Amino acid sequence: MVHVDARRFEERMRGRVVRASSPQGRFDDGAAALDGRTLTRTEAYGKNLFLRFSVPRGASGPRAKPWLLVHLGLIGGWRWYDAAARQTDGRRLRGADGSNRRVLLQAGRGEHAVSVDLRGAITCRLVDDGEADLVLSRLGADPLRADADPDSAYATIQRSQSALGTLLLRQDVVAGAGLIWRCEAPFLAGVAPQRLGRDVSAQEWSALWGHLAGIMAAAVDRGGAEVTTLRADRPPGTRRVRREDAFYLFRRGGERCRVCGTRIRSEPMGGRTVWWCPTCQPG
DNA sequence: AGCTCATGGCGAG
DNA sequence: TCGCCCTGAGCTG
Repeated sequence: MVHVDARRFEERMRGRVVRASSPQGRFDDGAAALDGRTLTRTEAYGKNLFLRFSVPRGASGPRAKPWLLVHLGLIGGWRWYDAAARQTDGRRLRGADGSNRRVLLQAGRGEHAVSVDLRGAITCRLVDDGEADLVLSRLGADPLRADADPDSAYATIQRSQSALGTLLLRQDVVAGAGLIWRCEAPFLAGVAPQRLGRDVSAQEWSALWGHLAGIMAAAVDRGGAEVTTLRADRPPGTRRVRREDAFYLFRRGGERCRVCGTRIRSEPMGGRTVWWCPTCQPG
């Protein structure tokens, strides 16, 4: 969850001088350009993480680029270490030298040290303000951001002949929603994912947006460790739900709907599976 | 040790 | 629409 990562960077590294290295050798130039600069700002937009670093006076080239832009893709992830945990965890690395680390960022020394590895990301690059704006301009409304504009997303949806389930995955419509949310939010709103965008009413969109924002925010509040929509009202810190109990629909094809008992159906939509309950989501 | 799949997205066809 | 990329976990033997 990118917003969880942003929060961690905000808490643990913002305002600190960062040492950057590229153990994997695939981000050598970027790491060299970042090394010694201060993390000044962290922003998450949809699935993109923007980390802003100070720009040294008179810098040019990559050292003049203020943003590190990261997209984790399907399998990428950040791994955090404090001063104590860092050594022990190192043994679990596939390469003894940490060869699967795209970039290693460290701040502080001794007991105040904090480190983080990036692995498997599909995007990890330095960008200037113009490039950052370009990326932002192609993103739709992010339900996790207070400055999001759900009306702009609805304007696109209302004009579209695509299925709602397809539209919800389009990052230029709703930024940050993935396969889980495009199933669970329509279920909670009682709208079938097959409904065409232009047939979704303003009231239905309002409900959908509210559910998206609610279940995604609940997942962030749980630190992303327990992505769940079911029982999203449970206070943080309570016992982790079993994976098979975590969702209303996601990956539960053929099982019974928790609300009405109807068999959950699934089908490919936009190249990926969508699940729905034909009773709770008629049409 | 080897296989498969995973909350994504891209480019080729 | 499909194949492919990135890495790790959870199986299988």
